[in-house]
Amino acid sequence: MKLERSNTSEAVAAYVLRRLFDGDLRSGQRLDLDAIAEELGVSRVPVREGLIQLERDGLVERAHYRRAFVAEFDDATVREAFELYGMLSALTNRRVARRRDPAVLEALGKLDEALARCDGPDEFESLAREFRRVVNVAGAGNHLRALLRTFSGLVPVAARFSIDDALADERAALHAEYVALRDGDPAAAGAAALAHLRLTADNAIRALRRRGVFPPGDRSDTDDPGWDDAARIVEGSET
Amino acid sequence: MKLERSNTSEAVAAYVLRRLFDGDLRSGQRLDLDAIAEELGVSRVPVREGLIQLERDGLVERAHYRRAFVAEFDDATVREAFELYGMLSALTNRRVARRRDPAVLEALGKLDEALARCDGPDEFESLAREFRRVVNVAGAGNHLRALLRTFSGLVPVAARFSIDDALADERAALHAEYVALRDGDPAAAGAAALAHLRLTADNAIRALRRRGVFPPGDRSDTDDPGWDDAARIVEGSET
DNA sequence: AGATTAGATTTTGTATTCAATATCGAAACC
DNA sequence: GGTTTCGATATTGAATACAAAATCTAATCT
Repeated sequence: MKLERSNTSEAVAAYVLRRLFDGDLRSGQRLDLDAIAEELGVSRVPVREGLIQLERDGLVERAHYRRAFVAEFDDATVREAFELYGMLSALTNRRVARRRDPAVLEALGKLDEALARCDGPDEFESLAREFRRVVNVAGAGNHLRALLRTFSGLVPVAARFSIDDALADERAALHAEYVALRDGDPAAAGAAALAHLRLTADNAIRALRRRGVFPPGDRSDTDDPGWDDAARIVEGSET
Repeated sequence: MKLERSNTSEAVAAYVLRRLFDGDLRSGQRLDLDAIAEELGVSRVPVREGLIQLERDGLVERAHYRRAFVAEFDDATVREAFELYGMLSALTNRRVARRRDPAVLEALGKLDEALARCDGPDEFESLAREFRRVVNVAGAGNHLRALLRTFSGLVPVAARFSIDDALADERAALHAEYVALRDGDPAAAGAAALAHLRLTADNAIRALRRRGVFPPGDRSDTDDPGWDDAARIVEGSET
């Protein structure tokens, strides 16, 4: 197994995550430290640290001197992740829209333009991530950034499925976010983030079902009350 | 230095956090791995892993092959942490209130009773943490629990200051949460969580200022728009 | 004098080794 | 026959040792 040789522990986390999305690893399955270490040709220390990261991301269960297991990973779990990520993104969007920082808006404008022109999922994904990064740096403090980082493994990987399946919808949703931010409308910017992530979640979960990643009996509906809770962020009048 | 000998890395994280709240460590200050390791009489591996955890919590800045530093830590940062924690707690409260699980409500009822009777900050703190734990287990999925865990270091330590300073207010705020949960009123339960954490944040920040933990010029006001953003979760009609 | 770069030093990351704990299986007991 | 306890095995956690990278210092050049 070839391996990115900087930040081994993150590479390990990415590797395990990929196998999760490939359907190789199922909920409750045990994670053999030594096996992973050997598969990747690294020591056990970075493997452990990678699993610690995944534990913090809610994807792995660990206990002192006990084996590590894959945490619950079904469509409801993925949906919850996107609900939370959408809620937090709505927060950052609100702040950025309220601040109206010209430098930030100009940077976002350039990205929006590039996103409109760009072709191909690779380029789109790269630009979209940069867009979100700029917004987060501008609108999130240390702790909010830390929370968002919790999803830095899962969300991009899942979002890629949505990009591959529905590039046009993704483009429109992201553009809507930009417009709201440019107009300095916090409520609209928050709502746009939530709508975008909800779209992404639906597409991603559909794709993952097709791939057989989720256990068969799993079929939680697309309109669970979690989204309504999250929507409270963007409802109500201006602050 | 004496040290709890299970989960060394967590003990390290707790130790660094304590020194942060004691004012020994300031923003931007470098964290010497070897020094900490020697102070605690442990190796460098668990120290590094402890700092990795604090990095994930937004309290430490780290980069590949670069020294570790204390992240920004001022009253605005602490307030943001409580805003986010309050928002997430509001989410769990909403869910628990909607579910109306009799077993959960009974457990919470017992805790509420004990909280009404109990005397002394130690006992109150213990019961209050248990109360929150029960709610989180009942109302949060893997990812929401992971996000809440992000604050498992900072929030309890800071909250303790509020308990010491204003036990009566804390008791009232927590009881209000219980009442809303028992009545199955999601909106009220969410609002109560937010109000509670806002109270806690104000008290804690006041105490930390007294202790001289924050840099001197630091004086962000108590009514920043972040709370309003968070409040959007709990406003609006029932789902 | 100030900037630049090459070497020495420090510091971090990873591998290896050793210790601590849990898991698994078989024998003993009820 | 089923359950419990004790020992062997497996597996994780931490300490030590080694390698890789950055920082610091000082000498060199402009």
